[in-house]
Amino acid sequence: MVLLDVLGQRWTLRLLWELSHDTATFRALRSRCDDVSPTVLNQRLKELRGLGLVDLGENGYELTSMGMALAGKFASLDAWANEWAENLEKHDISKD
Amino acid sequence: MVLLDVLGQRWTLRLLWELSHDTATFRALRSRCDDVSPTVLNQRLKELRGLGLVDLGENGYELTSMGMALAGKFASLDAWANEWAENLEKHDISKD
DNA sequence: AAAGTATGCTACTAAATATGTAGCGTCAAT
DNA sequence: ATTGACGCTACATATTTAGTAGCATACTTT
Repeated sequence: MVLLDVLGQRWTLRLLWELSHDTATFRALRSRCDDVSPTVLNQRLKELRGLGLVDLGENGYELTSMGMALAGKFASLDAWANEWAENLEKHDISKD
Repeated sequence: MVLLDVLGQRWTLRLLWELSHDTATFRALRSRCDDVSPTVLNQRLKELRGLGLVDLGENGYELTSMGMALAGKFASLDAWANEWAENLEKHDISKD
């Protein structure tokens, strides 16, 4: 599945996540993402633009309609993740 | 969002994807994932087990109920991804 | 009992990728 | 003309992954 390979890269998922909340300039996006290095940020943005998921508009980077559709899929994931996180704490996982 | 950081690592998403289709032994899982190096495979499996998403049972590695719930979220993503992929071809993206 | 086979997994080096910092070229406002 | 913000590149360093070999355990076959 192609999409998984694309999303399964550092920052890609996070970028979509951030952009789904609000458009942002290159620099703003950086600081929102723990000051990810501009090298990688630009790499990912290129890919995402190439895939028609992200676009660079007047107000900075933004999701395309397709990008929004995809990000929407993760919105439901958000709710689920919160419950999941709670369960994790309760069961007190000791890992690694 | 914690989950995104976990999933946004190489192979993690792919592993969940593969395991959602069928349980697999360590070695089988490797060959299903383009012969990912055992080093990383084990790393990811440790994490996923620590997070209560994956478990090592009699028949090899398998998703827990929570893991399945999560993977289910991506099932709908699959259908979406296929349409998306078609659109990509139609619009003939030239990227990078 | 010995030998074969499959399991999960570790060790170790080379290659790929990300980080971190500096700064360029462009534009708009002061 | 200087200042500030923009998108983005360069490049050395650090981190992560790939790739291969092999160990320890178990179970089967001979």
